[in-house]
Amino acid sequence: MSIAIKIDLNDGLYLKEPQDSKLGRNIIEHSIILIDELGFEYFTFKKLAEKINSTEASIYRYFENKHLLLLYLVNWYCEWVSYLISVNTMNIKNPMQKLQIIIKSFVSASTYNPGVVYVNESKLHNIVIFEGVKVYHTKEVDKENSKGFFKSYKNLANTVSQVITEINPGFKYPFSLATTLFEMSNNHIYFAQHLPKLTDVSVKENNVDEVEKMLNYFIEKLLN
Amino acid sequence: MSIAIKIDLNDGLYLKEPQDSKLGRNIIEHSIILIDELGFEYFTFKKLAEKINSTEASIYRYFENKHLLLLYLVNWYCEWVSYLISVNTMNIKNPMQKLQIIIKSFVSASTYNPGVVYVNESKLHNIVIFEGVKVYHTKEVDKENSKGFFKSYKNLANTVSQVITEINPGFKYPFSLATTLFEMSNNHIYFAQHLPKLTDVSVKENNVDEVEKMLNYFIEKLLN
DNA sequence: TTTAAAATAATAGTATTACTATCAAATATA
DNA sequence: TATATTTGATAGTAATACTATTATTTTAAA
Repeated sequence: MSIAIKIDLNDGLYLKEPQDSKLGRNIIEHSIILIDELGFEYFTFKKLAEKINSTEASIYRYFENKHLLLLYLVNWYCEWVSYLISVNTMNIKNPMQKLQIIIKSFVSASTYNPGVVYVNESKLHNIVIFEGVKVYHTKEVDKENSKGFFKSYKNLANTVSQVITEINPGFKYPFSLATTLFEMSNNHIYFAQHLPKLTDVSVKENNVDEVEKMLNYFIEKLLN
Repeated sequence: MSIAIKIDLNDGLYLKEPQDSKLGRNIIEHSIILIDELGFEYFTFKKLAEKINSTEASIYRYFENKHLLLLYLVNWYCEWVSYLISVNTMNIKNPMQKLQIIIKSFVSASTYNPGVVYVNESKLHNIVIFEGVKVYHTKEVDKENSKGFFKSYKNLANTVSQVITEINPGFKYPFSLATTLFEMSNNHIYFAQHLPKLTDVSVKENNVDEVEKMLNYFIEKLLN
């Protein structure tokens, strides 16, 4: 017996469901590897096609363009983090403890046990850290938002905001804090690695403990 | 008598000082207008050249590429905000009050009196909100950082961190909080306008009071 | 097992982008 | 006025971001 996890994503993000075919899964698998390696700007469908011994035209049958592929991957990441949070907070009563687990998931979801065989979650997290903000900083944001292309991030923010409200029902900015925690996680991991003067934490050999500690300190102060 | 303000920026950002010639100032002025209008992805030197009745080749004599032009503009913005902060906090003793002025500068530097005639600071702030994060999320970040291309942002962060430490010498994350305040300002203005489910504040007709209030609430909780 | 349908590969082609190079004309400076 | 510098005009190139067509292979249905 085998269990195949399928991630449910807005079907406007792709032209043809990539999880359902070998080529589609290849696109997901190797786009993650290649975007991580080259950076999004230097990543092209042509290079990806060469890597997986396919053609540009074939990849275009799955994704309209590389921007939507990146958006697909970011949504995938959010869904996966949401899933991990729901599993890991399942039997936890204390909401502050729940939020601490959420923070752990934000900074190091990648070190949990992997979900889908052809997805390298650690590289996927790197992509989100490196390129994530680019998906919603475009002129198409409103059109894409109206099609539900940011649904996974919004759901995640909503989940986290509920925990925040559980901790402190009087706290006025649960959604803002939820997204701030997510963005701060990624941002400060990035700063620590590339612009250390912009943060107080350091990340050595992918050890993100200091980032986690900082975020816990912040929520402690803000919510108590 | 006339006073011409000149903004001091790292000279590696450009090939030829744009503030010193009519064409250079035209490039600055209209690149701000055009990036704001088209978005950075759709902005090209060719379109800019047409707009100012010049040529692509001439623009390339000032900036190596559009990425470095954007970086130049973001640095400009940081320098300008730093200048405003120093002017507006000059005679203020109370550090908490200083930080509140800093927050006001972050959310609405554009509504202060303008600095340079050919720069529309309001549009420049829009560009920073919309495109700012893209300048340091690239594969070249380390190389560019070593050349000092992020100096203006670091200086700003440093200034703010000192005020934070003045308020609460025991606070462990003054740099992180400084950058978080800057990023949150821009982020939540953006969210309010484009992805309202990701924040609790709203921005109507460029009124950013709610964002300012939220940030003040955060620092109050974090630093007292 | 055959047959039809669907998916993929191979190839070609286009408009645009992101540049670089050359030379002539205009402008500033000495 | 002579000279250096800047700008404009024009051309050209490699790469990107696609689209289109047809051939081949794979898969699914009859």
